[in-house]
Amino acid sequence: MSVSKVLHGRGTNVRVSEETAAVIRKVAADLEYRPNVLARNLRTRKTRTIGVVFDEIPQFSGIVRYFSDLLSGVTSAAFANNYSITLCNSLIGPSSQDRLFDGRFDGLLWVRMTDDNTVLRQASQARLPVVVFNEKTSEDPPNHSFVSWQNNAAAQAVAEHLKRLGHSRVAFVTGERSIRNPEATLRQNFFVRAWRSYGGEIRTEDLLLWSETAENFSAWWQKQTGVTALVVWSESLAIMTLEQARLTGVQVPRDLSVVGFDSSVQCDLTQPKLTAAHQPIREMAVQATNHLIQRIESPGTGPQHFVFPSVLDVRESTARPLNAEKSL
Amino acid sequence: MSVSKVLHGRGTNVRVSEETAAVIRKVAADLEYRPNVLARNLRTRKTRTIGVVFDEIPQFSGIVRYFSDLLSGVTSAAFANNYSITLCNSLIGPSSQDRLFDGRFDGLLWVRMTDDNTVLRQASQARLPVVVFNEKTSEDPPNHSFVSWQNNAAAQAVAEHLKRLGHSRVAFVTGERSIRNPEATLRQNFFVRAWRSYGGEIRTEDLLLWSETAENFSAWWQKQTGVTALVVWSESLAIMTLEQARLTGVQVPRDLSVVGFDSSVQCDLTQPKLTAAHQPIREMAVQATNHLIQRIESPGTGPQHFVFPSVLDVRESTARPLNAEKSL
DNA sequence: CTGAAAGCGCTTACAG
DNA sequence: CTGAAAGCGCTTACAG
Repeated sequence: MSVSKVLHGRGTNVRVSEETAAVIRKVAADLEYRPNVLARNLRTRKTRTIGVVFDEIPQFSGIVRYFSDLLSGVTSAAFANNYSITLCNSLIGPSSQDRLFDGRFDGLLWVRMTDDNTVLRQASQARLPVVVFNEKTSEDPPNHSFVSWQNNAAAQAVAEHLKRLGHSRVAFVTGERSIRNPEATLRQNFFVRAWRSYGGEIRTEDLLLWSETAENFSAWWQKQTGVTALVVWSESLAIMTLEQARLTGVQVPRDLSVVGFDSSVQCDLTQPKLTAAHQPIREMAVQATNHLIQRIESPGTGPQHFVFPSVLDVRESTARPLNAEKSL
Repeated sequence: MSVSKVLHGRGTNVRVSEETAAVIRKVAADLEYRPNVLARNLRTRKTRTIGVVFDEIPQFSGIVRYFSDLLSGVTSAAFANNYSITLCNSLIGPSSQDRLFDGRFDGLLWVRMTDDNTVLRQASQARLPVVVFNEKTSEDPPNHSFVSWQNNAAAQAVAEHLKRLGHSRVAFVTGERSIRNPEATLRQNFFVRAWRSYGGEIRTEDLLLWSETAENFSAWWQKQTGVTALVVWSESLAIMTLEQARLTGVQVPRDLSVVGFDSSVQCDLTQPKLTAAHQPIREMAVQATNHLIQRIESPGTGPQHFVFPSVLDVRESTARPLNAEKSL
């Protein structure tokens, strides 16, 4: 009926007299009438809801800050456009995958942390716009959008920084729980390539895989010789590494330099402050969300790939190695 | 039709032959049939979705850890029961308040951070079960459940700890952005009472209100005399205070003791490690969510008030004051 | 310009 | 035991 038209002000052409409209509005207010959103959604086939899919909801404190920055960006962009955000876990039971495609979402924001992209492929068959928050790999379906970061440039900046300081042999640390995150692999590969291109040395035995608490540090330090800098794949693991170094009595950066990725305000609270490559996660999340909304509302909009710039924040955890030769 | 019955296994009484059922299932699988959840929700008047309402989505890093622990608990409890979680902001525009009550949620989990409870009262008129994550105050509507924490016992433990160490005059710090959080006020009041009951001194001028970065520390330190310990209302503000103390050249705990609330793993990463009262946020969130689901599914269940115990984690940021008299 | 009617896709009470 | 039909509460195309 025309009640609908009045209440939602679809009055491009006035179809009810102003008096009638006023009456309708008054009655609606008196009854505290609220349109049922379920009925509307069913009718319009839209929900104004975005599913944010995590491969894992952070249980360990490491990715908490990443997760929060991301969510902060997503929610503010979504709310500004009157969209709601529903949190999903891609791994809960087989039926729950269907729950991603049963009409409840207008689009998905996929926070990828593993290389298993079976569900992601399902998503590309459902006609749902998807934005993936991760690097695009060759095995990803073509109709998704991607928001990523200059991992290569960041790895090069780290390599150059260490080389300038006079380091010659370094190690790269990945977290056990991140081993299947394409971004972790990429960073390692990019860094190794960059480091060697600068004439640096990195041995296979120095590609380390540590638990998320970095408790392996002490044992590693006992038996290692010749490595003067540690490049750690993420900020959180780097922070844990600093802590373990302190417990072990290793002075950073005098005895060992440490660099991380994903630099954030947390890096200013460690001691020494952590040198790290900065990833603007919140801005990336805002961009991803806005782009997703655009794809939802203008179905013509094709998939896109956004790559955000990296900046190396040099703080206190890197220095010349003890027996440094002349730098480059 | 009976397709519905077959697919959802509502087969208490067999209403279709097994063969027919098999055919139905096969066809459904072939067509990749997925029941539309919007239609089902409309029909059943249930959404299996919980709205998690924040007065503010954390933009400043302070409450990020709190927020993440909470969300981790909420999501795991909700997912385990096949519920979805939608994030909401209570403050976005007037219309968005209606969006909380327009049928999209089966229940609300209200993370309160302010004493403005107008929307909370609205919620009590809508017939929606609500669980509030905060202290219950006398002005709160009676039909909500509450999940809170022994703020009083925690305040007393902090007071006793400081008194035992030999402190006699202390200050209490609240964050500017938390001034309207009932929990912040309560902690201050409880602490002041406990401290005085132990014979300690706390002056009105020593009830401090600092920005969330604790940058006020330095100015305060210049002109203050006689305060030997700082009780900080939250963990995050306490961590910032430690950092500012370090920048100012104040040695904690030699020159000044610092205690916080909401102790978490973060307290082990500061230097010195932060003494703080522990609040089991994740467990509280799990409890709150399970209780909410119970109220949703058994409408007879009345509102309840859960109070979680507090434990004081004594770490390194508290010590005897320099000119300590004999302790109690 | 307006109002009555169709239909979104389910579930379930009901008639056969 | 089964199938056809009503109805959840909206929005919008359509007839008057």
